[in-house]
Amino acid sequence: MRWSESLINTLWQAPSEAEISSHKLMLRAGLIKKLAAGIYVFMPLGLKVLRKIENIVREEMDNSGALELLMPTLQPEQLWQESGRWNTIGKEMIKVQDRRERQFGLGPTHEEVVTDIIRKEIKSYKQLPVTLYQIQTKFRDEIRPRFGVIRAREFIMKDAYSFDQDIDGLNKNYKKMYNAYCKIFDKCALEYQIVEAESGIMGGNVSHEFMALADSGEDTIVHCPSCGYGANMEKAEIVNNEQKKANKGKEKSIEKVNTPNVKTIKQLTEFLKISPKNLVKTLIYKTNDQIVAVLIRGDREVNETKLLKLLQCVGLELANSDTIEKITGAPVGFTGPVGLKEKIKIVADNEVLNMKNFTTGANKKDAHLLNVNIERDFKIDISGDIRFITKSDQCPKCAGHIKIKKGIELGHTFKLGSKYSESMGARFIGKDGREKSIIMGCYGIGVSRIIAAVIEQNNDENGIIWPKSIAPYQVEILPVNVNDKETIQIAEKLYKKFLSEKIEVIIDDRNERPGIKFKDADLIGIPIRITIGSKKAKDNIVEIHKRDTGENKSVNVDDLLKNLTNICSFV
RNA sequence: CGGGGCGUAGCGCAGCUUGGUUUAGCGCGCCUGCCUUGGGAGCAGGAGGUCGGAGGUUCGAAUCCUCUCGCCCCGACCA
Repeated sequence: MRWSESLINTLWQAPSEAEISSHKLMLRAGLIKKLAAGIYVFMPLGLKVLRKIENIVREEMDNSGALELLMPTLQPEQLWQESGRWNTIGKEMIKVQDRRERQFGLGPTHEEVVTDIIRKEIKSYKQLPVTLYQIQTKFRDEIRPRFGVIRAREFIMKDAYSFDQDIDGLNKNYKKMYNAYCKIFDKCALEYQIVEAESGIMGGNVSHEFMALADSGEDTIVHCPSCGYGANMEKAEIVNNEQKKANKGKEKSIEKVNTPNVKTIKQLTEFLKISPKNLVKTLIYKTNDQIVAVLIRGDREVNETKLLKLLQCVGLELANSDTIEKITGAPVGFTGPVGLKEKIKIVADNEVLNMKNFTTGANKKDAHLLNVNIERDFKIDISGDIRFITKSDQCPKCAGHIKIKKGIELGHTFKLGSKYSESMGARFIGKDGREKSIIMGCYGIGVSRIIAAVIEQNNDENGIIWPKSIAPYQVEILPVNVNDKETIQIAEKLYKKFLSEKIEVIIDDRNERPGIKFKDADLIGIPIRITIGSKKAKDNIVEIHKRDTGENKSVNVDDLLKNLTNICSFV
């Protein structure tokens, strides 16, 4: 490729909308252009990278025995009614109508379509197992698109679906995919961590997330260096024994104190000069069918995913102030478990069970209660692990010290079981002649997101540093002065040789000053740069520069031509 | 959706508070010519804007008011 014909337009300054380095660099290097919030054009240079990643994904999927197909983006409402997700998936799915006012969704994922295909195609156990995959555009109307292609509303995803006779088969296929995913992310030179995850709206019980480690990541993960345990924040369990020691001592008598205008935990701890650890906060939550009071230690945060699971309900939100006043008889900020005006279920975090003589709201304006105790003063209806893990908690597996890190979710795998096959009637006749539901797994990779994750992990103040495997070009030829005869002769000779050897090469043939060309080369981050300057060109010498290490080496052109495919060995 | 902020040339911004000397500016980029060629040079000339849009106030609106659209940040949400 000749730069002069490439439509690579770099920017000196990143557009102000970009916050994180990958987004800034993708815009500055001209890989993508924004069309609307969360909707991007892949420019030729960006598309080259995207295709490379797609090919890596495709190769590993094919190696694992999965079959590629292509499903439609436009999906009829009826299918989603069958699975029951037309309503539960909510506003995330972009819904459209055709001219006859029939409803369609733009596919955010393809369980429904693929299950429909399978229930029509698979009749017998002899056709199983089978795994299908596609690399395709997905639409999700994200509440808040962010960070360029990391959280986009239209993006490229690889989604795969496995179909088995039984759980054993699923486990085998799941392992295969898991291994393929590791290979894919290894090839992309990503540093990642695999964590246990919640399966959410997808269903099923076992689920793993593949997280690229990055400070700018939106997800938080827990990792134990001593035993290797990993989980995302929603999932990470808490082994609760920290407070047991503090639990000794007598129950003191309950006491009401005036706390005028003291509403927040912070104000309260300052006012009463107590630690938030001696405080129990009471949050009023609304589910689809009930209102509950949730008790948690003052310095902890409620993990709503865990709470949802414990309550076995759908829909969970903090009650508004009107509801709180109605339930507790006091304004927001003075809620407690003792003397609630209306009788509601009281849910407590495990940690609270071990607390004694703690402080709570009094359900009365400007008042709190000291020395509150469970059983004596109020009863708990349900308890469980409902808080977020913190770095001072122990590893749930080995009780070691855990680390908390930020990550970008690259891939997610699920053991779905029969959730979709049952609701949509995907069955097969087994060897025993009996009809059974097919056992499914599903596996997703955010293909376009990988680009951002790679850049996030591989850049410096000058630009992108592509790993060879996904670099848009392997080599950039940089003739310093295109008006110098010897320079351009050598540059063209090398360029043609690279082309004939099928090594991806770009030549910066623009009649620009050297500074501009060097800056642009650093920005777009091609792994190897061959600089041709007029002085050395006279001696038939060029300079090879590695973008990642910054190493330079002068090489004779003839030696280089003889050994092009080993170009890296020169440095 | 709740809270906050921003829309002025391809990108980054000033002007708005206090309406009129601004024919709407500046830096970068873009075009032409000269000059220059190892890290975003210099000189000279030039193109590019319905100041996000629609109403309104006014003799007069980028500037004030109302509505609207778009974008960004924080939060909640999320495979």
